[in-house]
This record gives sequence, C-alpha cells and structure tokens, in this order.
Amino acid sequence: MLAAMTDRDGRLAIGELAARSGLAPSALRYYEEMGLIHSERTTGNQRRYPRTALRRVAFVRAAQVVGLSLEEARAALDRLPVDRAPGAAEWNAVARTWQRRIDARIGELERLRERLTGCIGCGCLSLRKCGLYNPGDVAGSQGPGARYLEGDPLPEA
Amino acid sequence: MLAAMTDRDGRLAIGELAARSGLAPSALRYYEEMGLIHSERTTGNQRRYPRTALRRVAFVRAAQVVGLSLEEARAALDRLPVDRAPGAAEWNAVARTWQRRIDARIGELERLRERLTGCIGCGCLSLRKCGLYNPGDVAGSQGPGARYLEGDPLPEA
DNA sequence: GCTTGACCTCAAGCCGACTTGAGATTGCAG
DNA sequence: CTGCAATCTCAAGTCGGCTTGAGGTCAAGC
Repeated sequence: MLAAMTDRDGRLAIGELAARSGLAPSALRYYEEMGLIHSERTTGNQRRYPRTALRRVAFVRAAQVVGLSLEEARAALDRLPVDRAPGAAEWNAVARTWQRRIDARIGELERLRERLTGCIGCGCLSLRKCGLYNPGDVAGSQGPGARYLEGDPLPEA
Repeated sequence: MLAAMTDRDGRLAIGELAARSGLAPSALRYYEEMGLIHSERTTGNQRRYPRTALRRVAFVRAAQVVGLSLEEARAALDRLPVDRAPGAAEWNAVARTWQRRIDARIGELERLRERLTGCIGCGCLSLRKCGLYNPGDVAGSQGPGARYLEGDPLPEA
C-alpha cells in the first residue's frame, strides 16, 4: 500500500477518511445517511469520498463543539458550496451565527459562575438568598442536559 | 385547597413539588429512583417530600447547567447533608469543582471563538491554514454532543 | 488464483434523561 | 358519601448520535 486507500483521483475510501478525520467508519456512514457528506461508488459498490468530505467532516465536528445538532450542521453545510472552499461572504454568515451562540453560552456560564461565587462562603443554599435557587433564572430551565448552545429560544422573560 | 398539596408538616405531594420546581412529576419520580431525592409515603402509598427536596432538586438543575450528569449530581449531593442546609465548607468544595468546570468550558468556547474570528474574512476553510480544522485541537474531539462540561479527562497532550 | 482484510447492508442495541400509557388506587371538596 | 383529580406502578417509547453484529462481497498483494 502506497498512498493508503486513496485512489489516483484523490478520492478516499471510508477507512482512509475515518483515519484522517478520527471518526469511525460507522459514524461516517451515518453522516452520509444524514446528508452531511456525499460519496460516489466504485463498480463494486464501495464508497469513495471526494477530498471535500474531509472539510465537511471537520466542519461538522466544529459545529458540534458549538452545540449544533447534526441536523443544524446539515442546514449550515447546505448553505456552503459542496465541492469547493466557501467564499468569505458564505463563511462569514455561518461564522457569525456560531459566534452568537458561543457568546450566548459563555454569558450563561459566566452568570452561573458569578452566582456560584456569591454562594461560596455564604454557606447558604437557603432558597431565598441564594441566586442559584432563583428559578427561571437558572439557564436552561426549559430542559437540561445537552441543550447548552442549542439555540433554543432564549427565554423572553 | 388552601396551601395546595402541602400538609401541615410542610411535606410536599409530588404535584406540589413539581409545580414549585418546574419539573414534571415523572421527572421527580425518576430523580427519586436515581437517589437524588427521597420521600416518605402516606398510608395510601403516596409520596410526601420533605422541604429539603426542593433544595435538592434545585441543586440538581444547577448541576445539569454546569454539565454534570445525574449520576455526578448524585455523587455531589451525597457529600452534602440530606436534611439541612450545607455548611460553608461543604458547599465550597462543591462550588469550586463547578467553577473549575465552568472555567474550563468557557476557555474552550473562547478558544473556538477566537479561531472562528481568525477565520472570518479569510475565506479559508482550507485544511492547512484554518485553525478550525486543526484536528486534535478542536475541543471535544474525543466525542461530540452532550459532553461539553462533563469533565472527561481533558486531553493531556 | 487465493487469501485476507476492508468494505457492504440492514437491523438492532446503547446511553441518558425522561415521557407516555394503561390500569388501579387514594384522598380531599362538596 | 361520592366523585374526580391526583397519585400509584410498571413497561415501553422517544431522541440523538452513534456502535455492534450477522451475513455477504470486493480488491489488492503474493
């Protein structure tokens, strides 16, 4: 094996894309099923990914860090060119959306930390004094867990 | 109904606790099953929660915002007194752990935002230039999704 | 040409944090 | 005392993001 599983057109077999992206082949098949990446097939029905798939996968991972679901990542990807690097304008639109999410989440965390700091030493955890127990103020009161940056409509109130 | 479903000892029926905590009764039963809160039973087998349950539930919600799983929240709760407000020392230990997590996550997000800012206008998304595509640098490369603050061992490297 | 590892499809399983539904019981207001 | 909302238990379902397994095919190095 010379250039691993990369053919002369530079197209990647799934194992190669897996190795380069750090994802399992099963995950890549899943991403493809979700429409995040696309492949052509060999005569023998094996996937061959264009090199842009590498970029798209990286994009998806970054999106996940920002807190996007795969569905949201797909929506964002759909607005970027499939087979070439995005232009500045295209990229800016996406990047700005991400920045807003990041900023929002950072702000949320900072407020929580502040409340926490106020608590340290107060020995409180009494329902009336402690900001932590101020319901409706606790970010994400709509539902817990994985919804950190998911851009659920920030509570109007 | 005067004081809703709160009996004279101040103990709360599940519906009352649900209303006051903002959680569904099913969630509270689940929390109880997980050992996060505890109840006594009436002769008719209905749950009656001590008022401290309110505090414990609030604690759990806050923990979730910080990114803890219910299991981790339980571990933290187990180190706090079950039936009285925690003392300053007890609380400090927990709060400091949380703050570390929050700081770590904020740092992560800030680094991501910085990379993103560097990208805006560069129109890159080329694999070599763009920091976003620097694999192993993208926080959470170990696995995506809901693992934001989960305190998975931050990559040593 | 053969062997072996990479690949294929499809269905099912897993995790966390709950929700939903069925069917039975309880408990408070009138 | 009655009626009806609230509660009970237990099993199963949901969602996102994958992984695992079974059973079968493909392709490359010797």
